[in-house]
Amino acid sequence: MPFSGRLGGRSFPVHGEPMSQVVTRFPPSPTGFLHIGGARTALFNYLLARTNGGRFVLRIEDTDAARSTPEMTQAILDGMAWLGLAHDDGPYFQSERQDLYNANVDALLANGHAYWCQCTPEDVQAMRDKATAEGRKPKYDGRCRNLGLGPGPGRCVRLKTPQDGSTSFLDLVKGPVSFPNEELDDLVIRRADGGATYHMAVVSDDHAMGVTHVLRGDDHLNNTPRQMHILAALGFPLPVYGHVPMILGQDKKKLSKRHGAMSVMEYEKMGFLPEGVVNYLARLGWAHGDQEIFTLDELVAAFSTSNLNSSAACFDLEKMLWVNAHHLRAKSPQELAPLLARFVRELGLPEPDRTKLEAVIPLYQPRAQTLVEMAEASAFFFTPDADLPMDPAARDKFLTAEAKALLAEVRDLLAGTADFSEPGIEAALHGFVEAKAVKFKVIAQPIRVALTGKTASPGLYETMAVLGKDSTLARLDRALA
RNA sequence: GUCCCCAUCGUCUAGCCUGGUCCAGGACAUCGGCCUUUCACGCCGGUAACAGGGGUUCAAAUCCCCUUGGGGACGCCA
Repeated sequence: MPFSGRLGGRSFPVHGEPMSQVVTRFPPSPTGFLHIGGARTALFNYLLARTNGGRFVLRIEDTDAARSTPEMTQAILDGMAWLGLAHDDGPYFQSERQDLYNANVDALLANGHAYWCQCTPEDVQAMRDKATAEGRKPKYDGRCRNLGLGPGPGRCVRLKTPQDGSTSFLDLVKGPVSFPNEELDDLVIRRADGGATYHMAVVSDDHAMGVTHVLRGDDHLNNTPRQMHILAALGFPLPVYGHVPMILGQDKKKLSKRHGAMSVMEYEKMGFLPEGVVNYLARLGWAHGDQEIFTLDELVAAFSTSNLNSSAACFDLEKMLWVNAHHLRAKSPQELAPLLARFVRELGLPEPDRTKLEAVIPLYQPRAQTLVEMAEASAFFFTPDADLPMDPAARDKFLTAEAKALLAEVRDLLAGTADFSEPGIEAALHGFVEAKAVKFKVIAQPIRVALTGKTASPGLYETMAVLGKDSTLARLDRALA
């Protein structure tokens, strides 16, 4: 029973007949970036296909020529690629498939399920306004439904929607859902300009592409009965529907640009790893017991629509940071090096040396949640000795006259240390504090401030070893000057 | 306004279908403590939730109803 849904924890079978192959799709409209919500929908569809050895189709819904742009299409493609959600089929462009949609509209006209309508958008708006004023639901009143009109300038085509009864389906995540048909009006399926509308295009494509599972945002729940009516009028089979709840901002309101409805690529700029974003998104609205950390492969192995949550979730940057930190630690320094290099460069520092990068990274894997943090915290490693910025407060507090006296001795000791490895440095420094009968604490912070310009850094031995003898000495000298 | 969906710690969630093992478990955040050369990591511990009201039942976070609250949809946008 690979497909089941849930309703308040109740599981139920969805569509008895076994599916030969699962086909899912992600159909973004290139009128905006790929944002968090879209990315999660894409991820769930990707997962649903992969988990079942199915096919994942990418379709660009660019039928709104006025608002769609090639730049946005590219941005969406980039976002998908960055997240690692590879599609098996497509991208298809709806703007290139109008013939298919229109053939279906013509079929509907021919079989009596659609009709020509001569009402102008203004007429319809007036009907809606009137209905609203009278406290009724704003709808097109169907006045052209039985006029037997033919094509003509300014005329659109509408679907003859059932006027009574109800339309029900078993939603993968919501369970049984039912709409009274009287709530629906005769929707436009072909605009006056001859172009098919959204519902017509979606339904035509889903059928043509063999889509078996339509997993989409909650906001499409109301669209489902409309699309089912078109499908029924066309005599096409119904896909399985699943509506995942929306992602809300921290304030429980629909995500806006302010709190996260920005492009997923913004998260790349913020130093997130795609693995971190994917992992966090998966856990927003879906759970697998108590497991928090997943790789994409683990998600594919564990994913099931029966674990999808039916209530909306708030986006929480703090938790995403924590998840990202895990993935940052899980990666090898070799993998991270080219990524970190970019952020170091963006700090205005010289091109970092690859070997040094790989030595620095392990020091910061437990200390950073993002690549930006990692770059900023480790910047002193990549800063030329002479340019090292010095925190004045740290200098005043730790580079006191007495500290400098000790520091000068440490400098000479280190200069004479042949083995500049971590253990070598540790041995030298330990010998020093024993001989001077001081606590290591006493020299630690002054050394740290001298080497890093700050009061916080990785361990001193590791820091010195990675910095190298020359830099270590140069920075000590600079602090003593 | 009408219709649809939703409701467990501040947040993400487990548990709900198959009522008792739940005076509700995990995670993020937060607050203590330990570790410690700083900062982190890590470890230990604490605070913190079944929206409210009615039912059903020996027993309800779990089933039913209502209320309240939240979200979504009502385009010749997608």
